[in-house]
Amino acid sequence: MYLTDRLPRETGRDYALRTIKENIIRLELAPGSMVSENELAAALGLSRTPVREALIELNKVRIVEIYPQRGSSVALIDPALVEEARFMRRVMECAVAELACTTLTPEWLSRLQENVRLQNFYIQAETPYPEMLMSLDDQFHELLFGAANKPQTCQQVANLSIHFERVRSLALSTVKDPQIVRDHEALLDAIVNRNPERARRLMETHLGRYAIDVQALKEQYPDYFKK
Amino acid sequence: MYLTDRLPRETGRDYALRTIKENIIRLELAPGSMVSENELAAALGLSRTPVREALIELNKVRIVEIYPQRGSSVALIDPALVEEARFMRRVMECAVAELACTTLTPEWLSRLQENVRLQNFYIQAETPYPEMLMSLDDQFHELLFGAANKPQTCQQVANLSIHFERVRSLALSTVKDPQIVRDHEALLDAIVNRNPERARRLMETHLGRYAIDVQALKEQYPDYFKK
DNA sequence: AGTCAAGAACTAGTATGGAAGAATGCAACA
DNA sequence: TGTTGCATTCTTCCATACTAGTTCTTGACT
Repeated sequence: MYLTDRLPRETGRDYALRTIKENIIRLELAPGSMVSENELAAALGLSRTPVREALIELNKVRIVEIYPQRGSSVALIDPALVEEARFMRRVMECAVAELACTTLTPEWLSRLQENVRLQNFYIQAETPYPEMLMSLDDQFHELLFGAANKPQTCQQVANLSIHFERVRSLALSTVKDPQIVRDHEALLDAIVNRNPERARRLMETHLGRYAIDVQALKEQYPDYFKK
Repeated sequence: MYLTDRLPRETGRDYALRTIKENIIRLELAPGSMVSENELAAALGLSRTPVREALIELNKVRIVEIYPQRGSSVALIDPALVEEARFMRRVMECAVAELACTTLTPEWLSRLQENVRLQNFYIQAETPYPEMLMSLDDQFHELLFGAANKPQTCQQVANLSIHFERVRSLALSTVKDPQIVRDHEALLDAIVNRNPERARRLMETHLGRYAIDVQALKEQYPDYFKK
């Protein structure tokens, strides 16, 4: 397992959740593999309680399966759930892009602009940091939810997104396409100009760029998939 | 606290979650009031562990606040969160109504028809059971998510809905309007006839009927509200 | 050899005790 | 009177022990 240091002030439960989630996305904990509270607790240097609480939370979004008195496993990749995560994200983000046209405040605008500025910096850097761009990309979308005053909605969407992120990781798709940054700029422009129709349309085409051929992955890694 | 029997095969954690949630919605656990693992555990006849796990889950959707080493409280009513729950529900349900026009199968159709049939029965009964109608209403919307093959999305929407349900409870709004059943019938008709635009429009106006004047409630019960 | 039952070895669910941190009250002191 | 410091008493967080249920092994018997 990939292990990182426990952050200051981070509870054991949050540390366990963050680490387990990360390892599931990276496929370090393989789809379908059994995990036990005991093993994870030992690996993380914690007791079963915080680990168990983390597993319960992951079970809520069907990324971990718990069979009482039998064991727990990392869920196999379920194409229906991956599609559902995509669906929910697309629907909510388009609605938020529209809404942001009427709710955007100068403070949120400046945060979004700063984010885009950084994206441009890292895309032009000689040594590109793909994980940095990825993180900025996530941040941009989160900022939009913030600008629309819908942070909890963002959280609920993110809950399901793990299914999509895992598949993205399996496809080794690192997003360093400069077009994505152009998309963000155009989107922000539409929002600043209070053009909801255009914002929605841009978001729709933008999200289309993250498309992944799940069926092809299923043929390549059949053991990782459901059914 | 309102207590019901523990269901067969229900774990202590699920029982605690169900009961605490129910009591928060009914305002039996008042907004802003302190709750402690110990008190709840004693009231429910459980140990602190399952109660704690239930509180953690409720904290994830901001209906319970946990202050480490200080205590936990039922969150005050936050109009922004109530609005957010409404927003998320409206956006997702409209999208699902549209989608169901292309995904509806005969099995789901018959379930929906049976549901509407029961609604008509209970609305015409001499002794109306408001909680039964409410439950059937919830079921109808859940069935739509099922018909669109988006059950997890339904779950995520439901997570936030507790904020709205609590306010509805505070407003004492029992939904026994026959118009709602008519709405469901019209909506189902639009879906059966594969008319996504009409389905979306009907869902939009239908959800409008659940509107509640949160501001008025805030003036009537200022202690229950944030700020 | 094949079958079945008993028990060993796992699992998650629950109970409980203690540790760490935060609030409160009170006493000591300026 | 106002302030500081400490002890008390809360709380959640975590570790650990125990319970109960499942699976797998093992060995006796047919």
